Amino acid sequence: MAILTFKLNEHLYLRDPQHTKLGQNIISKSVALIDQLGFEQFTFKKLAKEIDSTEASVYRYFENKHRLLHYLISWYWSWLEYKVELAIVNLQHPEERLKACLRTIAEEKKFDPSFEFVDEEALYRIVVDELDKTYLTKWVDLDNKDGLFGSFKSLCKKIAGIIQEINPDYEFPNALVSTALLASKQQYFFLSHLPSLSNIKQDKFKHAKLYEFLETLVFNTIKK
Amino acid sequence: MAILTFKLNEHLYLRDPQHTKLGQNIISKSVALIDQLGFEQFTFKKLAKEIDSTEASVYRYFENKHRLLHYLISWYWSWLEYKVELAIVNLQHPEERLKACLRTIAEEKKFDPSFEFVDEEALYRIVVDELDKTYLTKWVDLDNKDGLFGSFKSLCKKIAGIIQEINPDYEFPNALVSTALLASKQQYFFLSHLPSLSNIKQDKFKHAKLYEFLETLVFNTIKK
DNA sequence: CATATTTGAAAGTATTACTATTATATTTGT
DNA sequence: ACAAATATAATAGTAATACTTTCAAATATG
Repeated sequence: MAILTFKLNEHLYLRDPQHTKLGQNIISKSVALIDQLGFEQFTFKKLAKEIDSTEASVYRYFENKHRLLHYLISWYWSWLEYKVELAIVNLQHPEERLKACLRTIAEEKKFDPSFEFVDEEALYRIVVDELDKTYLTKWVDLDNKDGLFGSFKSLCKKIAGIIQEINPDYEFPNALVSTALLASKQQYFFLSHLPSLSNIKQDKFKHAKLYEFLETLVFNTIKK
Repeated sequence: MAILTFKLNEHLYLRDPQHTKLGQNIISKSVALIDQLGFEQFTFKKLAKEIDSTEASVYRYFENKHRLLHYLISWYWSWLEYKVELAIVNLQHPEERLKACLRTIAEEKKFDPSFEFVDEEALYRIVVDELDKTYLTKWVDLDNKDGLFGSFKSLCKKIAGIIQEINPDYEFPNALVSTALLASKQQYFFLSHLPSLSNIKQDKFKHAKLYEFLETLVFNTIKK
């Protein structure tokens, strides 16, 4: 069986966590803890306790908890891009490819056994709840210079490219894709916490409905 | 001259800041300080120093800085709804009214002398940078029960109503409006910090371009 | 003018986000 | 197999934050 890992921007960490047992522990337990406590309540001290290590040891892998969040979320976007690539392979028409992208974005995220120490279901909840905290900070511009948003940009660019194939005259492909990606997680958040801001119900059809919403939004918007 | 004030949900504050000199000072200086420092770096201690008062006094008006942020942002949505109401008065066709809404959302926010102690330009920057921090917390559901999101919901509902007039068959009016409102501030953020996620340039046409993006997005999406 | 209420001043607490130091494991090269 | 290099654990310490408490002084209100 092929072993898959993503090459993530090296500014995300001090020591690559994928290469050591402790590092892998940091990743998998921090996903569980942030999911459980929320990012604000999550601390390196609590994490260290969980993995039977110390705060100082965690700090040797990540500069601070903010960079760790960046790392996890970058990992998520890389994973999603990989899933998108699988979904569009062999599809001829750009319309088909775009639909496959939106389906991948909207679909339920299930545990992927290709990546042992990452629980994708928990990670998706983290993305929904905490993504915006990676860029709504006073360090955005510095973080951007360090390339920390590379994974997200790469995914956006890929999908925006398909939109341009469908309608080269549409003026806002990147704005539309970033809006659709963020809207998908926002609506997912709203349907459980602020349902009056959505029209998608909390039931077994939510992923299908979210896809419908996205498809109409994107395809109608770019129609010539 | 008529004096305008907004009736904001009373769970937002402990003591109504609009009624006292100290309260008004808290509002106007916190807008300036949050704009300057960002919400994370803003503290009641720093605020107290600025207004020549004490931390304890500020705590008598607001339970914590999070509720103060809620207060400011609720004020903003109430103000925007008021501006939207002015903009659509006397317009017959729902299409015209919807366009007027989107124009109000996208347009440059300028200081409004009707409200002496609120700097709307600074407050808009706060909304762009900090809005999401009002709901991406572990207290969303409690805050929602307290009605803290009432102002935002009210604005959404109003615009969603117009959409339903235009196309009663469109299934996601609330989702579309919340998406468009959040997209407008996200794109505004991206164009200065992560320009590759937008297609709107940082120039004097940015508000017009943002409007164009929103108009296409909303009108195409709901087209029958 | 007496009373209630609001504010100011000062100090105190638990937690957080780190940093530093030193000792002990563990890995690695030869 | 062993010395040297490196990683980790244990412990302690710091400045800042997000509050709370107490009490006295000022101000407003009936």
